Amino acid sequence: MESRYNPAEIEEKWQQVWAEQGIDDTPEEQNKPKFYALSMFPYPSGSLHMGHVRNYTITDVIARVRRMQGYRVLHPMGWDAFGLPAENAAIDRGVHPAKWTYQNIAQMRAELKRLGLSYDWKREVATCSPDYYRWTQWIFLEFLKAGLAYQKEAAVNWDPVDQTVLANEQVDSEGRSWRSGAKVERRLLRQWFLKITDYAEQLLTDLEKLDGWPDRVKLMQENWIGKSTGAEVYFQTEMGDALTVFTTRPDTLWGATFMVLSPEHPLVETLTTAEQADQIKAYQAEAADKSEIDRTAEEREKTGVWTGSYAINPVNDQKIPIWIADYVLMGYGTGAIMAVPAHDQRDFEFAKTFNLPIQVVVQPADQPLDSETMTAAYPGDGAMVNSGPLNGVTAGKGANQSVDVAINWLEANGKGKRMVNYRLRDWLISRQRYWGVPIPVIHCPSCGIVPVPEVELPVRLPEEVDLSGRGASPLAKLESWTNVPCPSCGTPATRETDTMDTFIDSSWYFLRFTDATNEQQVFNSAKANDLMPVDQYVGGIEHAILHLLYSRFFTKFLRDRGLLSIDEPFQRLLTQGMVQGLTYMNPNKGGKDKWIPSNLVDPANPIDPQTGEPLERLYATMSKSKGNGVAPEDVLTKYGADTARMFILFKAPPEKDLEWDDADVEGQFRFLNRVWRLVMEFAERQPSSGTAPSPASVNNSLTNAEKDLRYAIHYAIQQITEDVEEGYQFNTAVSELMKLSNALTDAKCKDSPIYAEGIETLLRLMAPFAPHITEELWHSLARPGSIHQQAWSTYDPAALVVDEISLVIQVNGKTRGTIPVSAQASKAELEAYARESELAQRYIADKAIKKVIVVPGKLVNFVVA
RNA sequence: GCUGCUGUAGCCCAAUUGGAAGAGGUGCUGGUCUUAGAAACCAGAGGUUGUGGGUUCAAAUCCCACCAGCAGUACCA
Repeated sequence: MESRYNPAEIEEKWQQVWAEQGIDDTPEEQNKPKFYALSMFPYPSGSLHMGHVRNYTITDVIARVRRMQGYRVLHPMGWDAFGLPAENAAIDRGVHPAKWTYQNIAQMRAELKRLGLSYDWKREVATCSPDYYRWTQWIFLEFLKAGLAYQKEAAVNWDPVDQTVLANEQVDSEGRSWRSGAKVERRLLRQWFLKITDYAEQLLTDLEKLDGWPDRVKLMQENWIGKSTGAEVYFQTEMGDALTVFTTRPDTLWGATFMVLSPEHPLVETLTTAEQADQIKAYQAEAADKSEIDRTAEEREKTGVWTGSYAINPVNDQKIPIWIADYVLMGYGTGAIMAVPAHDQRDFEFAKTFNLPIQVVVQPADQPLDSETMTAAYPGDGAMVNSGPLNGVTAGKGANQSVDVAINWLEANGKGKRMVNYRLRDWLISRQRYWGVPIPVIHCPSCGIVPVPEVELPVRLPEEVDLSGRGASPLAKLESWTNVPCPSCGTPATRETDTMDTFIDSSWYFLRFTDATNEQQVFNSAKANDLMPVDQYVGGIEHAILHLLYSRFFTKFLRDRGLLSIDEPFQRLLTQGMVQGLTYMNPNKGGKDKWIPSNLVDPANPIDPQTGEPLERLYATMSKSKGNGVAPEDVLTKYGADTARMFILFKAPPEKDLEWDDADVEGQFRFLNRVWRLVMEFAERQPSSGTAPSPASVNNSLTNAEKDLRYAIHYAIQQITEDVEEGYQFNTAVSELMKLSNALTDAKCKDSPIYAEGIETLLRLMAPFAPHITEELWHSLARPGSIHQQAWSTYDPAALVVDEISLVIQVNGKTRGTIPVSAQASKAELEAYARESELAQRYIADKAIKKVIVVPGKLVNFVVA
């Protein structure tokens, strides 16, 4: 045998052949069932990292299996190509964002191709391309038409040094800008929003339809949407101003002894009396200055200031003081609460701190509460007391219980009404940045906001732009671009200079893939309805809320605009775990210095190169700052794509974190070498046409060695098919491939047609995992066509029937040994064999048998005194 | 603090869902081969299934409590 396994040679060869033959293009045959496999598309940051490799390999295996199973598979790839890093590269290095981005795309595309990922490259999209963002703008105009895109004043994160708005995730935990390091200010600015709150209820209830999603992702979305049911209640201030609160416990209204407003509440100024003004102002300033972290710090003492004013409790006309406190958030409910210290822990703490009255209105059955002596709020069940019309009603949220009765009473008396409140806020999509989709509207002094006419789309980003990084939005400074006539009346007007949040771009890309080159429409509805929903979506857990929620929102919106007939975009979701690298830490150092890059450390003697101190070894998510990354390039060069793919699939179940281990990578390379030798040896010996026998012609005529091998083959088919279809247990699937390979190596019947069947089956089952080596070996067997166009193997149940099993003999649950019995033996026969067995006799002797448990195919257990 | 996930051989991980604790890999030890090593092949050792209790004929698996690690979330009225 001459040829050695040389991945570098065969991988490039087959990648070219496949591309020329277009075998990964999405088939058109409508008689085949469709399957849409999708990985979350990457931001083109420069080069692939291992997290990408893992993500795309998982999806690729799924896509390849489905192809072999006869589906017409859509498996596309694209680029989430707008965003800040490109703009920062321009600021720091003077490269135009477009140039930087397209260079990165070219490099990463090449890397993806080296991995042998079976993409339909004809559908590639980049969100920064005018062909794509033209339709992003078109969708925005649909939102505008539907009244779901609007402008309003909002408090945003403002960086006073860089003179720009920052997203929440660009502000660190100390409230500083990630770029300038300046303390971020809250500033009121006029911004664009999408009315996602209109879809809050659907986004919540439709989670039930997503049984292919991990529970924890659904739970996170549920918490994010944050539905609570209750009532709004109309209070009035002593001076007659309306003051509405939201509460989930309107039944405890009679126990409200004060009110609390958020420091930012618009009524605070009106309510503040002259004597309290200084204190209130000081408190407001303090609250404004505090970062979110400070305000929500653990175990914080309650703080607040009395406004000097009172409100009237609408249910009993009691005069109650109005305070402000930062534990009431302007962003939730109405920014004002009624405080019921007896039955709400926060209100209780506040009342205790400021010596405010406590009124019990729910009495538990066993231990009556005393407002004087209670040490914590009582949120539990009981009977209503001191509550006028509610007295005696059972406290609770059920029908005819206190909450329900209270709401009916409020509605009947015009003092409130039933209300559902959501934590979910409308989506702020404005960004004062250059490298994003221009919002396609024009501000006209006489017509107001005028959408750019559809025929004029896309509103292109100007190429000549000053990206020095300081001052206002780069687009706002570009007068030649902003000054345009109003499309409606022709008077001089200005373009909107905000660009869109890049999450908009990724909220519909999966739809564009179904019709990626359409120049007339955002996508053809028939095509989208045919290929959608995505049958399997694979990506990181970090998108559990934002991207997935936004995409669900877009899908529902486009459905309501008549463009789609589906409710949910992603049928099944797999969130893959992180890739962790071997990491060295100096426990004596703090901050970022404690991470010692692995290229500076001798693995045999891990010490700090600067101080000589011993280092701790651990596994942590690969990152630049820890210096623990492994570059996919290096692995591909050393071992090839097939080894990298096999290792990643084998090392851990897909949803769990994966520890990168060079020794295990070697192990996979060894396995591929073993398969290579196994098949090449066979290829040299095989008869000119080594076709496998048909199942009908086998079984009875087989030798024991052949029967055993055939069992191993069909067991592998059964197990691997199960692993790749159901739980995506690729780690165990690979282990089954190894077992089959071992069985073939050990087989005593290498000239039998069963052996040929085994070799072919191994290659077919392994093809989705290691596409290059299996293709090469397939051709070395002189088999026709590409292995990737072969049908997925199906198992013959007859091959899995065994004649004899080992029956476990237990006495009092303890295993005492096994006896061989016929696999077909009945329950009674099994018991009889077991009783007669020497094993049982030895352990039971003359003891009385109290009970016998017989589990067919498994064991017999004697319970003795 | 709350919620969720995880804990099995030195390490990564399996275990037909309650039925003999072990599939696969890695590492380790020994052997074959070799002048020697590497590679390859063969063989072997390695366990209180995080801890304690409970249910059961039988528990890694189900229930309760606790411990450890990871993740999410945090005054949401």
